Amino acid sequence: MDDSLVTVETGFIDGMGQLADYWGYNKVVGWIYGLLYLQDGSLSLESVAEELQVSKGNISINIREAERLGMVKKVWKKGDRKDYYEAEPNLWQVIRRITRERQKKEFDFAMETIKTGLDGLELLESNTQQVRFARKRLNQMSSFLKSTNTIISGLLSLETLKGAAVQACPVRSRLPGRTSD
Amino acid sequence: MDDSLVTVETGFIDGMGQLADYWGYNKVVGWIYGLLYLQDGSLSLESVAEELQVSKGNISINIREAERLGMVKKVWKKGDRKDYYEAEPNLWQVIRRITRERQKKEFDFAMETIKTGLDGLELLESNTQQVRFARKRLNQMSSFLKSTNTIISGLLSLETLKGAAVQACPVRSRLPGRTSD
DNA sequence: TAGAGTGTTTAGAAAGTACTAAACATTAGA
DNA sequence: TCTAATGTTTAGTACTTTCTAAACACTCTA
Repeated sequence: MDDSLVTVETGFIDGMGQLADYWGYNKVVGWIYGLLYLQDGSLSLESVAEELQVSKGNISINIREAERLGMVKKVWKKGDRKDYYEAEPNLWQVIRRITRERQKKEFDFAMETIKTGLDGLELLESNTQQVRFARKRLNQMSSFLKSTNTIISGLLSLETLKGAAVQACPVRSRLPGRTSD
Repeated sequence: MDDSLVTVETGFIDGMGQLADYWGYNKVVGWIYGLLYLQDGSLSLESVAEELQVSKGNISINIREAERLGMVKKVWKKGDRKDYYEAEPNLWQVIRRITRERQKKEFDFAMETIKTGLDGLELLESNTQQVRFARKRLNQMSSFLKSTNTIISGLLSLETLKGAAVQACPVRSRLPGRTSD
């Protein structure tokens, strides 16, 4: 194996680790993806551990997470008991799945929080300025969340990014007969 | 102060903490925003610390972060030496600023990583299948990042979410004469 | 210029997270 | 059924982050 190629790969793998960390995942998830993304074919769990110089147990846990996130998939070779993994090469699929999961979790959680709050406010016998203000704010947040959720779901429903001319949308919205939400 | 209102507020504040944590920020940043978002007016740093039952030092650090993120702003009262803070009520402004910062950081970093990689590959005298494959993958990721960056920048350039009919875009992309990127 | 009021910084404790080595479980084949 | 190959789980350690209390710095006014 060419030494300089390894240097390049290492830099890239490291970068993927940084991004994973930035998104709140374990850096090893990023390393695994980076390593496999550059691989024309699959690698066994053990090779991944060796290449990344990380314990087998650590890879076992993080490769499962990567699989769960749709970043890698398991493949088998006939007559070989090892598990092999390869990267999902379609980056839009990867981002889409991760973002979808996050979006759903966060949106549902936030809406639940707001609903609980509004219900609590309804039950109060007092109707002070304070209470009315809180109600107003919760309603504002609720409708904001609904709008963003619609937009993000729309984006995430695209099969590919081709033609997703989001930049054009604001223009479209200013056309006669289509001016507001 | 109504006890039940406090209960409702506490639930909401807690929820904001969870969301902040989920986005990779300190939960106290979320608490501060939640508290101020429900406040019709401003609160001093010290009141914030008391309400949230968190040390003054902790609030000092996290309220500065919230300010940096555009979630709260400092206001002053004549003849009062305290700093007062109020929440930015426009949620789109908040999200936009936070997302913009993250997007820029991540995009620049990823592009830099890829560029370094491609430059490194250029310098190799060998031109094996491995090297060609790595080059191909780095180029794929590069163009993917450019596309997403365009889309996200487009979204973030909107002053308001009104009319951002992103859901309509895929339809638009299937119109005759506008079928591919 | 002493003292009170206010926000910031810091040292160290506490809490939380991630990692490894080793034990464990499962399967396949001898 | 024994052994080797493989992946998973776990106990304990190391590392990282977060938090508080206290020291500090600044500013205003008496």
